[in-house]
Amino acid sequence: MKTAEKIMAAAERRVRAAGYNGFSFRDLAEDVGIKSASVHHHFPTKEALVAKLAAAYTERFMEAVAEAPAGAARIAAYQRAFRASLEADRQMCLCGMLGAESMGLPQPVVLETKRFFERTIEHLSEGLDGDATNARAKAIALLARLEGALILARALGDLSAFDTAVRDLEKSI
Amino acid sequence: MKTAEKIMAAAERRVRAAGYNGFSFRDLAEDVGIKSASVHHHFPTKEALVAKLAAAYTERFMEAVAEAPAGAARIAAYQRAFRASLEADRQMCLCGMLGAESMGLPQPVVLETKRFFERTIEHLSEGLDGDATNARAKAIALLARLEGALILARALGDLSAFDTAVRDLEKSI
DNA sequence: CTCTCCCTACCAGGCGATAGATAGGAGCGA
DNA sequence: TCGCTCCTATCTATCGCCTGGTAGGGAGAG
Repeated sequence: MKTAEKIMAAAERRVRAAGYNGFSFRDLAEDVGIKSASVHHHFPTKEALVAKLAAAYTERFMEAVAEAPAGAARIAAYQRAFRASLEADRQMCLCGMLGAESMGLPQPVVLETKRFFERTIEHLSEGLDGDATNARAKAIALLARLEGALILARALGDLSAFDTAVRDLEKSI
Repeated sequence: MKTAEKIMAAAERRVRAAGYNGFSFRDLAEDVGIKSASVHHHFPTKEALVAKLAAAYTERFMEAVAEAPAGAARIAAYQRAFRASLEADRQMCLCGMLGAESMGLPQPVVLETKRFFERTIEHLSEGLDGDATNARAKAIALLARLEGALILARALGDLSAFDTAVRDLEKSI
């Protein structure tokens, strides 16, 4: 794995654990095994790094759910994608974390975060019944519940709370 | 208003906007109009301040929903309480924010955050139909959707997304 | 005389970011 | 093939600023 990729992976893990202000370039350097000046060589500024991180996360997320057929299967695919966050070290959704913090973040990061939700809302609503407006509303409600489920599971320190929070997710719309 | 209360109010606003690591004692001092050493006089450490903040928030929140009768009215009371966050300067629920960040927070803060969700889950589930286990599951799902709705509204920069996300909240259980 | 509250003046350490040096290759002309 | 240049990645060393937190003093109130 290239150094830049290692830095991205370390940064993603740290943002998802503790947020934008919860890590430093020195933390990343230590994770990767280089010095902080070398991290700046690959990513000049923190805001550029995290904005890139959010964009890459969005691409990866969309790929993970792209092939899910319309209907309940697509909802299930989203549920699985969110649950995977928890399984890997009790992490938040990257953009859920950034969305919560968004009022204290640099604009490029806010913009990428917004794009994540716009894209997921659009893709998820395409797989739902009803007219476009109604399907969009359902998609927003589903995503809200999934993001919130991650928060509750983390706050309660109980991963099963995620499953409880999204029980019968596909029937709730 | 006493100085200590002003500090608490300023801290709450800042945590809800940008999270635990998104503000400093000097920020609070400037908000209140004193020096940072004076903030330390009232609240010796940051973790103690935020832990107290979370406890006070929980009390205030519980009071706001305490009188709601069981059934749909109680769900509506929770919805109103969460919506009030957004109306006041697009803020997160304090404990939703702390819950998201919880993996990077000092233990006393994590503990108070957990208590908020335990208490709201218990109180909300008391007002729902079904046996205790089922009512608890419903309460967790409702709170998840409310917390997530705040995140989406902030990330999208569109307050109406909150209302969309919680549309027919009482019918969804 | 003491207690409360706020002040000035600090401290050690962490922050994002920069400057400049060094080592190792890759490409290329003679 | 030798020697030169350029590029990339990393280093050491440092910058100015901010961080949470502390020490000690002064002013006013009971």
